[in-house]
Amino acid sequence: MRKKNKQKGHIPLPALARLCKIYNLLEEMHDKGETSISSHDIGKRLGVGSHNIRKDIGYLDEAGTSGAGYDIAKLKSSIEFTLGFETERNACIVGLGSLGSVIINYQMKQFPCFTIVAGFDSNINKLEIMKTSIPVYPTYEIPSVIKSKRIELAVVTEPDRNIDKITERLIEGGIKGIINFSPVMLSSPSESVYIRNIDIITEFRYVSALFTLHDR
Amino acid sequence: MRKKNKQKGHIPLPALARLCKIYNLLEEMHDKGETSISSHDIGKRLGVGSHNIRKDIGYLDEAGTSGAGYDIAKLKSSIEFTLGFETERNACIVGLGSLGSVIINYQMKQFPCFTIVAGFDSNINKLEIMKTSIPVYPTYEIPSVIKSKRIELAVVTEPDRNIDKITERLIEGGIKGIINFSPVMLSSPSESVYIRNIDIITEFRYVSALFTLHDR
DNA sequence: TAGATTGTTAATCGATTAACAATC
DNA sequence: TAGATTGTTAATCGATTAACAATC
Repeated sequence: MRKKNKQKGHIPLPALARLCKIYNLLEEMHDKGETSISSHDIGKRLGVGSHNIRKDIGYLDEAGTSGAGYDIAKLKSSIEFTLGFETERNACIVGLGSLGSVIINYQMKQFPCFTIVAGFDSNINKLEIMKTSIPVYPTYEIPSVIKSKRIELAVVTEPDRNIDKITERLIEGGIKGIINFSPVMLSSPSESVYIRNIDIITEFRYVSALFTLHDR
Repeated sequence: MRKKNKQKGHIPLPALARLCKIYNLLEEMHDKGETSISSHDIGKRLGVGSHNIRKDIGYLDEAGTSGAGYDIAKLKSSIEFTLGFETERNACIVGLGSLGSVIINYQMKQFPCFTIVAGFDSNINKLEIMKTSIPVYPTYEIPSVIKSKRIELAVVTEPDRNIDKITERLIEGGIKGIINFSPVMLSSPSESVYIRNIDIITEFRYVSALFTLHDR
């Protein structure tokens, strides 16, 4: 473990995704009062090899101790620092149906990294009736609200046909990321917008395909 | 395009995931009345190269036509056949809170591949009160119900601390796959159980990390 | 036919795995 | 010290990309 001259800045995306999961795990262990963990144990929980874990952690600043595993609190704060988990950013929800409401209520239990500061829905009647803990607006106000509230992330839950119009407005407002729970897949119109499609129907099909191929 | 002697049977998992997305796209196009599409167009929508798409489709049985793109209906049914999308399997929901209810209601709009045939919750009072379109049971009945109804997939939505006990019971019943929406990450205890963790908090952190690394 | 687009082989790229010296 | 476990380099593996002949 000699002093290294790390070419920082680039973390491969698969490694980044695992680091987020490792962080999750560390949080859980920390809450349980554990103080130390080995790369082997982390790997077992994540379903990957211990080499892989050590490699991933290698992208961070010095964190481990040879022969004694990782100090949970130290590793946790190292990930926190490197990945910027302490910065709070603003998010909004588009689509205030049942799924949207579930997510807004989760927020009460404190989301990390993002604060939901606005909601949008194209149904104006619904906006007038509903009681929410955050201000809500009709979808045509998306661009202006995003700009004025400095919203960086949108969580889309509208299983709606006008989703293309909504995306357009989000981009117009200068959104930097979209997490899309609607069944219509979005593709990024430009390099600068990160889009993540989470679609339960595709998940179901994937599982079904796995089972089928396995059975044959 | 000469006759090939394909070593069928093994489709790499990333390719499998993309084939599911391609299928989604084809369904959408089909509904719109389109009849043909090129690998280039599919790639653009999925955000990957056209080579990649052709390679993926190459894992299927003969489907394309040189110089004329793919016949949507034909490609769609080829994927359907190879991945076994026509077989209906049984699924259950564990955790009948707000998210669980949302998923059960989606079911009305017809899930593909899986039919939700049972619900479970550890809160017995809730079971007595709630009105659902499917039969519901207390969680201790998980093993027997899974066996008797031949349930292969469980969708877990319980953000509950007794999730380990629940997993144990699912495995005991012989479940083949678990889609876990709860914030506690599950790891597969054996090769034969597929586990997919979908955790919005991890997603948020991942996005936050992307933004942070990009800004620096 | 000429243009377009596929299917497939080969080359590149990148991540995972293996191995082991460094070190607590 | 001896045992354990890290950090890092090298080897392997596999998927993506490139290229082009086949062909509609």
